[in-house]
Amino acid sequence: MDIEDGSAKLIDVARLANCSPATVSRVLNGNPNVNEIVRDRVVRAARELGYVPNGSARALRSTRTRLVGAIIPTLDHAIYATMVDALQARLSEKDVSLIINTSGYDIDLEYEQARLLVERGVESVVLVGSTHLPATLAMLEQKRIDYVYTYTSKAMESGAAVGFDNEKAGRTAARYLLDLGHAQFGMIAGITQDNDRAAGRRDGFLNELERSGIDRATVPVVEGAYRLDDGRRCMERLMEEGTRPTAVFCGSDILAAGAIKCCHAAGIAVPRQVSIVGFDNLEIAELTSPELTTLEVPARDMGRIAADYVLASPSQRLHLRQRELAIRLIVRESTAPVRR
Amino acid sequence: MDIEDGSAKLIDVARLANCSPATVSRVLNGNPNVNEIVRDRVVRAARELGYVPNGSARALRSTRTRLVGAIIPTLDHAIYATMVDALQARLSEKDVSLIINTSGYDIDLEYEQARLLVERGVESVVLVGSTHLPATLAMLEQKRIDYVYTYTSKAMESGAAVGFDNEKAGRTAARYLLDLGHAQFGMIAGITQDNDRAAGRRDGFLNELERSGIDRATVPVVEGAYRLDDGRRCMERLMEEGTRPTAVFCGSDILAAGAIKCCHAAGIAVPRQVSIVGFDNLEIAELTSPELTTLEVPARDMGRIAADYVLASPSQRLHLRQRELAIRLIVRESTAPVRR
DNA sequence: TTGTATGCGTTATCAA
DNA sequence: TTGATAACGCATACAA
Repeated sequence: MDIEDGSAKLIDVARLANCSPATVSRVLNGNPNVNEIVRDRVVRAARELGYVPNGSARALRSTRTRLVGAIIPTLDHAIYATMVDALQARLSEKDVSLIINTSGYDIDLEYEQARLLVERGVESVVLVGSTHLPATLAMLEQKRIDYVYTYTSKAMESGAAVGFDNEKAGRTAARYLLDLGHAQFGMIAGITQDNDRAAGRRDGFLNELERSGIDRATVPVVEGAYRLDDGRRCMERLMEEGTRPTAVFCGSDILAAGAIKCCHAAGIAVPRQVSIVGFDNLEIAELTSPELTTLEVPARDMGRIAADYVLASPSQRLHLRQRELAIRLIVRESTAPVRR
Repeated sequence: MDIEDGSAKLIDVARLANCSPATVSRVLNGNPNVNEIVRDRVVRAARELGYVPNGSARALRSTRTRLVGAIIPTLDHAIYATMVDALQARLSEKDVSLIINTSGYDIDLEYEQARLLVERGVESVVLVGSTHLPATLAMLEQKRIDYVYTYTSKAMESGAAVGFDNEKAGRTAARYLLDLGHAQFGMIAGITQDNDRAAGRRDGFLNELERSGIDRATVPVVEGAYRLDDGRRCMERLMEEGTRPTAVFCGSDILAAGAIKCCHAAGIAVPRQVSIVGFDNLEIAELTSPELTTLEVPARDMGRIAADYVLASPSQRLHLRQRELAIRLIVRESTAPVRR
């Protein structure tokens, strides 16, 4: 293997293989109409030169970048990191690269990140949730860039969605706690501002309670960022209520873990005095004491299926535009029937 | 704003602004030698057309892609996801995009991912650890692509490193436990095959014990993947030893959390019967009962500093080639002096 | 089955 | 300060 000063180009491979650039290009792109012997010479020459195609030139000429973008709130939360892990793994099986950007739950920043992705020529964009600036979607549509919502199952006019129904998930939590006999509820939600998923779970929870005759105005809802100490603080506030809730639904396992810590510190028994339901089914759900009852979010599945969507041909995509995944209730130790 | 069928190109902006493409290019690239009035016309025209530059063409012509690659073992472990989060945040401040690939701790797969990154034209690559195929590094060097090791402070002949000394970290854990009076040790290490960091921590731990007169052959070391259940299983094996260890160092907080779960199940009191030290200081270290004594890995700092390195000019980089960050011991509740 | 010629959209070089 | 022109590396249409 020669040590090249710069880098071998396609034409250098052609020269060494004693054929034309077009033939090299054909071999590189798997075009079957190439003589076996010539193909072999080309492959050998490319290897000898350590030839690596120039993706920019390729993209410019073919208008196919084999680049996909993803904009997620943060990688610092396992629920997103795991989705991205699965997404990337699937894409790279097909030699598609993933550019990943974080928005910090800020839809204005998300717009800026989207612009950068458009400039990079991504062929599709994976987004989280369905709350986005109209300008963001308009830009993607103008550039004919497909996008997929994740963590939600609401597909809009354009775009696709692979995820779950947050409202339904909230209702599931409420129904489970109602069935345990609880009558005093509280909720620790994520920040619902510009966050349709957090808002959906809250609304579903309150809707289901209301269907059972509980006035939603009597259910205290506090919001916190997805951090342990916010969960703790929120639980403290809930426990200051005149009539303490006996059942608390948390919008995330992190918040729930914080809530449990609060109870430990305050000497409140879980689940004897208060039942706590989390959301996500992160690894930490097995680490709290008591272990956490929670709703399982299929993060890995979403990543894989979103990848399959963007890898699909435009005609196949029509059938894949909306995919609702099931949310499972995982019952562990943090919930119990209400005490009489 | 017009609704474009395809997408406006630089020449369209030039036409609308009534100037040459060259001038538009100058404005877009912040070249100061442009008349104020013309500049304004160009900016206005670009906005009106919803113009977004074609990154591929730009890259092809200028040989600057503003793309950085990262290859990490997995995003499914907070210690890496957090580093990448910080890395990406810093890069995007400078309009540099990050392509992220996972290798699953497989250095052959890492090579394939590196090849893909080279093809995409990344200007730098962020790697984890210092164990890589020679072919991987050779390829990067041949293509004049800078690379940075993270999670290690060992810089090689070429390349840079921002991280910490794993061997020293292992010794720190040993020293702490020795000072608590322990004499029977065990270790639950990560898989050390092709993993210099896991091996380094193990070696440091054993080295320090040996310096205190403990024969390393008498210290049981079991290896597990970074998963809760592996931690549990490894701890079970350690507890089957003839003379049970009174102090166990785990190569990761995940393993340590699993070990604590094992102790709960087996009725072994932590830290009264066995002290456990973790590694990473993940959020979960505060969720175990007892809370975990551990060594803090500066994941966020590594990401930020690695970003600063790849963003630096070649001349600046010389001063930044090696950066060792401190590892702090965080004492919580899972360790105690040995019982007499 | 192979080769020749052209152009993708941009920036760099040069001249004006 | 501005414009004309060429070239980046490759894939494709077309010719042979």
